[in-house]
Amino acid sequence: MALSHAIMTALLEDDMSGYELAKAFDISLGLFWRASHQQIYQELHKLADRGWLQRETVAQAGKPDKIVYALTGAGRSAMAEWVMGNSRVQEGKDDLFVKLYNLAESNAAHLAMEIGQRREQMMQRLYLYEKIRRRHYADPTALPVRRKGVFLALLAGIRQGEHFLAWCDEAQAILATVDGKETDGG
Amino acid sequence: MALSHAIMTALLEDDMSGYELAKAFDISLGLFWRASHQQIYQELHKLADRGWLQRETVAQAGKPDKIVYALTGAGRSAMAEWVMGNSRVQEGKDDLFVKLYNLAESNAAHLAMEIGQRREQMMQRLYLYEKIRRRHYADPTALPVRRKGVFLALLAGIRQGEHFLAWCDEAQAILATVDGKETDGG
DNA sequence: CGCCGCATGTAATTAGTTACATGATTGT
DNA sequence: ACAATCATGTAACTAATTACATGCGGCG
Repeated sequence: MALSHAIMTALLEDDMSGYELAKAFDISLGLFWRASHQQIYQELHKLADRGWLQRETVAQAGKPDKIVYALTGAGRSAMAEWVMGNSRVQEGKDDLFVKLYNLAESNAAHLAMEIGQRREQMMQRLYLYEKIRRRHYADPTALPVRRKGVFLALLAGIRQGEHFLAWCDEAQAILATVDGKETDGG
Repeated sequence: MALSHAIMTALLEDDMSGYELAKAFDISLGLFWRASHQQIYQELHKLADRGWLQRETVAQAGKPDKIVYALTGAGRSAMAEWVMGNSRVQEGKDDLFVKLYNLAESNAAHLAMEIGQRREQMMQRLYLYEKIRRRHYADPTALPVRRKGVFLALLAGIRQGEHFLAWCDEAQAILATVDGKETDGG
């Protein structure tokens, strides 16, 4: 498993608390690896026990204390080793594609609607991606090495999103020809 | 969860045994939903208990008996209802993108190699997709309704694959500029 | 004889989700 | 008083992976 490695990756540059990690996952790495706060907290305990992370309690004014985690030397070595190993892919699972195998006149309109929703979600995500890209990765050749990797991941997300939008349009066009009922006031 | 629905989808047109389902998942629906035989067998038991599937033992010459599953009326209704509900997406998880966040001179060559492997895998997959497309979906407008849905799913797979190949090329080009050691015998 | 393909399963473990629990501060 | 944000956790459950188990028939 590699939630542990995703967490440690997020801690490469900034030390963070579990709460902050959960937030970071929602916008940055979380685009490629989704994790709930419950999972993160439990993983943090394991990683601290294994000696890959160090915990430090930080008092805050007007807010509860937080427990900030930092990579240890052992943690960094473990990461370096992990990068050199074989990658694992966990293919996504999407009801929508399975549903398409069940296409019929009775559900074509519904599926077109769901695809429309997905399109909308993807548009918003792409908007965020592009904002990040323009702000931090406008000139990829000028980036420090590690940042080039982050850029490549971002680029994969953007490309995939763009392809998905195009597919949504195609799919909706075809579904429109299938739809059983016509709604143009005839 | 929807492994159950993926299984029932696979049984829409053909009755199958667990073994056959596992094989079918590897080439057709499995492109969008991966499942091991263990999972499939257990799910089949649950679905039969729920009355959505019917089991029938079929004796075979020179082979062990097999248990063939068929959708019941209740199963078909459950499917029709499920299609009309909200879809769930389980985003994929890929070590490779997390690893890219760890890019350094010391691992650039390794990452480029891993991307090359992925490219090769995707090429083979696309070859299969295209073969299926040419054989069964050459003229999408002429397809029966349900098949149009399957075509759309296939199209999403093809498009995604093509985008991925292009990304691999871009990524390898950028990684080549990062790689610490030069190997051209200089 | 050993390995492969067919065919079905159980058990143990790990990963992930959902629900629940606590408690402080700030804003309405 | 009530909700929202910050902050951390436990418990129960579902899903998925890995490993193990069985047994027949055909091939080399």
